[in-house]
Formats: sequence, structure tokens, C-alpha cells
Amino acid sequence: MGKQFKRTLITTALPYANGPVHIGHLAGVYLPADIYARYLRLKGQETLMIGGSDEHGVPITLLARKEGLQPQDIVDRYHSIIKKTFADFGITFDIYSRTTSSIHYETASEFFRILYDKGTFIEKISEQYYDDEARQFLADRYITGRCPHCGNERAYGDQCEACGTSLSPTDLINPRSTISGSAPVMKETKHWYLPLDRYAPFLKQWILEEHTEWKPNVYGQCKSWLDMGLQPRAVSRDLDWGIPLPVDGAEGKVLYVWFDAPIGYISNTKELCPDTWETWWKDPETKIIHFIGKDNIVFHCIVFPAMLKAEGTYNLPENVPANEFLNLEGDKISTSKNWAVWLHEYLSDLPGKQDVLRYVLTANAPETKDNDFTWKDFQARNNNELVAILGNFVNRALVLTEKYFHGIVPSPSVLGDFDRTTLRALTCVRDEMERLLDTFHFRDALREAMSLARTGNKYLAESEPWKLAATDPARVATVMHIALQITANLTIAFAPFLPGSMTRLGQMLNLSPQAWNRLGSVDLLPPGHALGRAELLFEKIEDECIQAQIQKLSDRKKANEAADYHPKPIRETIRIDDFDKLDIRTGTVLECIKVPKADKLLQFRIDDGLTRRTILSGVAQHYRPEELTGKQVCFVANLAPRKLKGILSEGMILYAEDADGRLVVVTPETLVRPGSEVK
RNA sequence: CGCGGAGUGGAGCAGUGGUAGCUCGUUGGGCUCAUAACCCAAAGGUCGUAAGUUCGAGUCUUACCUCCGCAACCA
Repeated sequence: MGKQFKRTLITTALPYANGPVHIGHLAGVYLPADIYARYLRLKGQETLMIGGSDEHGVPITLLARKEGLQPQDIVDRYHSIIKKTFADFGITFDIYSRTTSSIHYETASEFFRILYDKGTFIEKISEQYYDDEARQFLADRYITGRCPHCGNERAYGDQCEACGTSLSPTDLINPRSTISGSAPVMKETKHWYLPLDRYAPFLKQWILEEHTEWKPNVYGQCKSWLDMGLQPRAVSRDLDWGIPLPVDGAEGKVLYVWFDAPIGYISNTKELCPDTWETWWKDPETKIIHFIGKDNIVFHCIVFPAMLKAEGTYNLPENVPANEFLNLEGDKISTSKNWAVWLHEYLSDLPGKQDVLRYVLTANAPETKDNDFTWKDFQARNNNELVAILGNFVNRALVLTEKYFHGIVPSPSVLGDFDRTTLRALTCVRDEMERLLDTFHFRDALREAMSLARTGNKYLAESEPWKLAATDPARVATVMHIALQITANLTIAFAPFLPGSMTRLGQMLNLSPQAWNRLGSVDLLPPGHALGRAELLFEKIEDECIQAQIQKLSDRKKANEAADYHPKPIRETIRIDDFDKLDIRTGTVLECIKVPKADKLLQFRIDDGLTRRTILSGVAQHYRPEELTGKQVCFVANLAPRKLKGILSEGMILYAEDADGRLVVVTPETLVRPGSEVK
């Protein structure tokens, strides 16, 4: 606190290269980091923003296996998609590299080796489940079996999702590998552990005493872990995809991803600045900021600092501004369930609208709690804020200047009280925005910038230059001069948030990009300066466009439900004479009516070949009575009659129940005589 | 009793002891330069529930309910 730094190193969580990136990634990590980086650069501060893909770990090997490819093929594919997506959204990484780079292999191996030589690690031999067929050890979640508590057959090695009980793999009855389906066997294996417990006193002092300014969610999470007590944590695992452990007796073992990934920040810095990278990591005058999501708090606040501390020559992060999560239309975003707005799809569906998404995600960023992204909100913020307030003000200022002064900035004359008050607001904005940006309150900072556009609209509305044009040209000149200075200031205030749009606005004003400390200036556009061509900064988004996106999501949800559907297990075996007890017949529906005062019941009059019978059936929510009239159906003919809603039902009509619970009537493929047996 | 975060007007969010705020939406008015955009005003909340501390509680304490995340080989 209060410490002066010469430069800032910004790191962003490494996205896992098992899929493209979505709005949650952007809102949680990359946008705030980019806004912060752009802000610091505009202030002229020495800044580096480091990113890259995290390309190791078991999920990538499984995905490769599933697609019949090598892990390298998978990460090559997603690394390039992710990298391009970030570039398209104007995320200004100084480098975006990857953990399969050769420089990272060297750096991570060397880091491990240093700790190893210092005797930092503990070696432990333990027994773990091993899949003989796939020839690999199994992580908890890749083992399924019967839950000892509730009997669910699909419980995982870490938890039973049916009853919520925490499990360990050895609790499972009849365990199976999800990779090969075979029964796993116990096998001994040796692993290296980082003894986090030894660093607990240091971490407590460093976080709980010296970094009370960290965000409450971050601080609280750290405190909880530290209070619980830290345990040694394995840094190695048995796998053939990753960075080999650079020590003897560790054949077939690689660095576990959480050890390797954060070192990626260092490797990527090294790749970018081979000669000066140590300045960024070891000079006490460098401030390190880790931008991450809440799932990564423990790694960046406890594990990685412990690693750096153990190594001994690195700086520790100054702050770790973790965000909470963004939900999508009320549901958790999920890569595996395909419930997401994928950024590369957004770009093809809404080309050129990167800044709109940047705006919406920043204005509704999950800074203090999980927030929800909805397309309706997206549309409303675009139409009511970007178009109506910001875009409209800019357009008013430019169009009026064109009209009254042929696009030349007029000279002001005497300023009135209202002019001075308005100009004062300009200076306040900068102080306020700096205070907010310096403390990672990006949402509030953005609102502050927007308030400047509001001020502009209010200024024009109250000054009414259009009424004075005929009578008081000098006054109109003053008003337009001030309105244009506000417009010019907007290019600075919004520059970190809406970079593309502000570049365009700069072109309209014929104004080159300005440094941050010019924000608040009233002479950005001198009298006589010729403006460029005015065009619309933002465009309205129509309902059809939003509807299409909502439809896309709802289609996806349906597809997911279908994919998630697992048919019920087959019941116990019966003998033919059990089946023979059932008398299933076909019949023709003579009449079908809705049962009054019942939501679900339909009443059928069926010709069963011998006589006519009444059957009640709970399908009113699936079929209208007229849809079934005249159709042939199958029904259980010898079921004991039963009264429903006072009507005697003599049988049961058969339906197939679809994944979503929809009932579909079972009917003979061609017409048969009523009363035909079904067998 | 595993741990942490969250629950505030119709919606989305601020607000850590002193008259409950912002954006959107709604209603009424004004303006008509502007992308039917802008400006002004009003209505609308017993701040999850219950008890407690205090002169005073959205804010502190306790219990409970609900949602989210984490629970150490799930990035």
C-alpha cells in the first residue's frame, strides 16, 4: 500500500486449450486485464500483459483419444482459435504464447529442478487406481461405480451426484474406469509433493496481515484455506502428456498442470523479453497483478506464491483481483455442456460489435458476485446506453457543428456559470476514474465515463443552441466549442473500454490518440481545427437479431437435454408366462374429450373389437382430443378398472415417454382390426 | 454442524453504524439539434427470515432458509 512502483506486470489466467473461449472468460479475466493494461499504457507507465494457453492435463488427453488425434493436435487447434479470438476482441497481450513452447519446457523443468535441488519436495509412495487397458493412473473423477450410500450406479470417484456425498475412489462398489470401461487395479506409484504447510506461517503474514486491501472474495477464500490448514500437494503425476520430471527415477511422470501452468507466465515473459525478463519478475520496483477467475484463487494466492517463495528470487503478486462467475440466461456457463456464448461465434453473428460486448460485459461484470448475462440486457444496454447516450451525444455535437460551422471548431466567447460547471465535471471525471481503475472497480469507472456523455447531452439540452442559431451566433459558438471538447474527452475516458469505437471517434474528430493525463483538458480541439466526417458510432440492435440468439441457445439447450438423456436401466428378467399375463390390444378411438376440472386427463371411447370401453389417460398436456380421435392405439386390456375423477377407466393406453417427458402414443404401423392382440 | 461468497424497489447492480442509491424499465411533463434519440419530474423497496447488540443496523452478532463456488490428482 502506498508503495511506488516503476512498472506493472499483468498476467491473465491461462485458458485451458480444450475448447474455444466464451463470454465468461472475457468478462471475468481478459477484459478487466485489458482495460487495466490500456489504462496504464495511456498513463505512460511501463506495462506488460502476459497471456497464453494452458495445454497440458488429462482432459486434453481424453479429448484427443475421443477424436482419434494426438493431444498436440487438439491444443494446436484451440490455441490458434483462442489466440485469434482475443486479437479480434482487442485484448492487447504483449505476448500470447503457450505451455507447449520449448522455452516453457525449459523454464518449468528448471524451476522444478531448483526446488528439487534445494530439497523442497517430499517424496511419497501411494497406491492408486490404475487402468491396465489404457495404461494410465486414474484421477478420481475418471472412476465411476456404485455409490455405497444411495446405490446410484453412476457415482464418481470424488462425489456421488445423486446424493451429494463426498467419496474417495476406494469407496465405490464395482469401480470402472471411464476411459476404457475396464475394472481398475490398485498400483503403487511415487510422487513429489510441495509441502504447502511449511509456507503457511509466511502466507498468513503476507496475505492476512499485509494484504488486507485484497477484494473480500479473494481475502476470504485465502483465509478459509489458511485457517483449515495447508497440506502437501502433489506436483507430479503419471501421464504421458506434459513436461517430464527432470529427475532420475521419474520416468513416465510429468509435472502436474497446476505446477506447470503459472510458470507459463514466467516462460512467456522470457519468450517476449529474453534479456530483460528478470526485471519484470525480480525487481522489487515491478508490481505483479494476476487477473483470474474465482476458481483459481487458491492457486494464485497460495500455491504459486509458495512456489515462488520456495525458489526465493521472485517477487510475489501485489494484488490478485479475481472476479466471480458470469452465468448465461440463468444457467451456469459450461464448456462441456455447450452452454455458452462462444466468442468466435459472436463475431460471425454480430460482426464489428466487439465493443458492444466489451461494454455490456464490463457494465455487468461479476466483480462482487456471480452475475447473469442475458441477450435482452445486451440489447437494452446497446440501444439505451451506447446508442442513445454516447452515440447520440457524439452525433449531435458533430452534426450541429457541421450545420452551423461547416465542421470547423468555433472559438468560444464569454463563459457563463453553466458552462463553467459543465467544464468542471470534466476534471472530476478523471480523478474519479483513476481512483476506481487503480482499485480494479472497472464497472464503476465505465459508468463514470458514461456520465460524461450524459453531462454532454444535458449541456446541449439546456443550452439549446438550435434556438439561438439565428439570434446569437457567438453563444452558439461557445456551446459547440464546449460540446466538442466534451466529445474529445470521451475518446480518452472510453479508450480503455471501447478501443475500436474510440479510434473511429478520433478519426471523426480528426484527433490523434491522446494521453490519459489530457483527460479533463478543455483545449483538445483548438478553434479552427477541421473535423473529419461524422458517422454513427453505434447502431441499434433489432429484436430479430436478439431473438435469433435466444433461439440458438434454446435449441442448444434442447440438444443438451437429449444428449444428457440416459435410458433407465432394464428391469429384472421375467419369464414368458409373466408377460403372458398382460393382455395388450389395439383399439380405435371413437371419441376423445377432455375431462372437466382435470388438467391432465383425457377420456377415450375405444372400440376394442368386442365392445366399447372407456379409458382415461393423463396426456391432456401432450395431445389435443381431436388429434387422437379416429386413431388406433395400444392399451392394456385386462388391467383392473379404476375410478378417476368419478369416471371408471377400463384399461391403460400405452405411450412412449421421450427424454423431455413428452408422451407419444404407440400406434400400429398400419391399420389393424380393433381387438388385435399385441405380443 | 467442511469452507467462502451472495440474497437490496419490475429487471440488473452499488452501498460495512447515522435521512436507502445507480442504470434500465414504468408514468407524467419538456424539447425537437440528434440513431422516435435527448432533458426534467414522479411513482415504486418493512434491504432473504427470526432474534439480539446499539441512542441508532442494509451495514455488527447468533440461528435458520435459498442460490453459487471451492473441498486439496476436477484448469
